[in-house]
Amino acid sequence: MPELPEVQAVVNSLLPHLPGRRILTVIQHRADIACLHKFSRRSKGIDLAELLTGRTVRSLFRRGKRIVFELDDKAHFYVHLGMTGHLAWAATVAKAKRPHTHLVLNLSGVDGHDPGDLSFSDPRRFGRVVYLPPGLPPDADLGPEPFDLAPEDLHARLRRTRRPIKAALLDQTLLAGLGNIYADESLHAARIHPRRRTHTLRRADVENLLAAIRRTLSAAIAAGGSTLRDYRDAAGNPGRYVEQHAVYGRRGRPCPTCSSPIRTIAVAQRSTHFCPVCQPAQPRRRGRQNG
DNA sequence: GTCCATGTTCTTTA
DNA sequence: CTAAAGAACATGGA
Repeated sequence: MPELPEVQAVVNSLLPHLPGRRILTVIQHRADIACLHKFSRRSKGIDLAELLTGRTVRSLFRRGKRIVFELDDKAHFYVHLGMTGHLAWAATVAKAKRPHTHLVLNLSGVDGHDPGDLSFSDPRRFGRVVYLPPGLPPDADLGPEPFDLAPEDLHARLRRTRRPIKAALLDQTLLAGLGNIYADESLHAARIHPRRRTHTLRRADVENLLAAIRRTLSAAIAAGGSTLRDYRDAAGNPGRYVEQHAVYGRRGRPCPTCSSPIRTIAVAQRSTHFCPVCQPAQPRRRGRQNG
């Protein structure tokens, strides 16, 4: 479900409800969906109830693909949705329980008014809730936000490696927020072949790429993200950005720019969609070409 | 039964 | 040593 635009949509749909509310009860159905300090799959898990009960949610924001909650004791916790995670906000009256619900926080307003449930469900269980004690930042291991960094910074980061650009864009320590959909869409918008080696990108290429990433993400955020199958925001609304996909999920269909059939290849063990005409493997350059 | 999936960490290889 | 490639995780749908 979740890349930067979808996570932003979830945050946006929660913002009217959560800040200022107090966590009254915590129901955690399995320990191993939560962990301490860092995202881990082999951790035995932790009990969130003792850490969260009685706390007030100060603020809520997105960082990379993380949904970060700031608490009144200066601790944080974040939800990472993994592949199939889902956060739902519901007034306590109607509880339509999804299967695979692992955590339910009951929250109410300052005077006990306006109660509601925030529930986390995740069939595949790749998602996690990560708790950070006061003083520890929730994003120490993340690269910069695409909208925050300067092109020169991205260029410097890309020059440190020789990976295919697609692999680099998926690396959350290099740049936070892109996943398989928006990496492919951004590379198409920038007319860069996904197997292009990062260290061969020149300054103008990187400026072009960063601009393409920002355009792509902005448009996706405006559309509420991409719903391929299951994704919904916390109010249950799907995203509408798939209609605007140029390459992702469009193998064999015409490129919106040049009408050539979209192809898929494997890069960094992920299915990778691109237009062989708009994104040539050897871009024609002045002077000699490299291979 | 097979293959594939919006993600990340851990392990192995080069 | 470091960087890159591969395996593993868990569930469901085509």
